Amino acid sequence: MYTIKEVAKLMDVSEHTLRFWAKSGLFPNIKRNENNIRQFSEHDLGWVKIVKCLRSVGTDNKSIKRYVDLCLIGDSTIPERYGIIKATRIKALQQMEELKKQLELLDYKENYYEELIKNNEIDKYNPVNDLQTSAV
Amino acid sequence: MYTIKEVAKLMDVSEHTLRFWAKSGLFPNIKRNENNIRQFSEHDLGWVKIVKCLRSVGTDNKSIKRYVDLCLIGDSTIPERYGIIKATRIKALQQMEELKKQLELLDYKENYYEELIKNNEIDKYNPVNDLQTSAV
DNA sequence: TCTTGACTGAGAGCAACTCTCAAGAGTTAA
DNA sequence: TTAACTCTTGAGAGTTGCTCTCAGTCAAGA
Repeated sequence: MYTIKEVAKLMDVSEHTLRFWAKSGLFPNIKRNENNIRQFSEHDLGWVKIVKCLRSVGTDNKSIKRYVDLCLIGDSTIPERYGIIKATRIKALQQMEELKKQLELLDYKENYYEELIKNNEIDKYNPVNDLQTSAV
Repeated sequence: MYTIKEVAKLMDVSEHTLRFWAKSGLFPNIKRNENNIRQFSEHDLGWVKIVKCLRSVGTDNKSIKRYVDLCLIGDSTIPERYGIIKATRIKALQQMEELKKQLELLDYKENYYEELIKNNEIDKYNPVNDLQTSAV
């Protein structure tokens, strides 16, 4: 059993966010102890994991709630759940492509600045510069 | 020269968002025609591209504004700009790793549901089921 | 006993959109 | 030439998903 603080640390999600998710019904039936303190089980960590996964791909909380509710209904909802996961996976792949593209731009910019800085350093310390020529 | 609508289409960013970014000072000096209509140049598209890039990696608008302002100041800010881009690239690489991890979970779930559905289909159409045995 | 350190829910605050709307200008159709 | 239609504009309201603050409860330790 884990407290909300431990779960926050383990799953790298803030306590605030966990409470917000809990309040939004994204974790079904988290147990409380006699002092009303949430006690996350290993099984509950699985819920945190899937919610975090769906969120990180941009699924909105309402859709996550829908998925969770489907899970609770039972086997009859397997086809719909399968569809959700499949669509989410495709979305994740698209995000991967997009991220690759953005990384290319960042690589380009980084190289560009490196060149600028390198040339500037050469200018600074090269005595040729003292001659004030316009040579390249 | 492009209208905001054309830029929205070209860069896959909503007109609303482009106006919001413009109002936030994320594009320097967009020209207007005699009717006060924004006219994005090819050069302006470059700004849209880098702003979109930084946003997509989760940079907040204030930091993007800072980067843009540094660019406008001139060469003296190259080291700081270089640092920003380098840090952003590292952040993007981390996001890539995170996304890969989440994709693994989605792959696992998708396979899991596929198995469930396949078995269910077999159950449905396999006459053995008519015997109502408890055999695996 | 007093303090320290969780944990709680309620609710305010915030970032970044997202949407609605009225106003104004150009374009086309009757 | 007047009406209808389209596009753009800024202002501002609304939404989502946190994020933070705060007052209150409880248990354990000095």
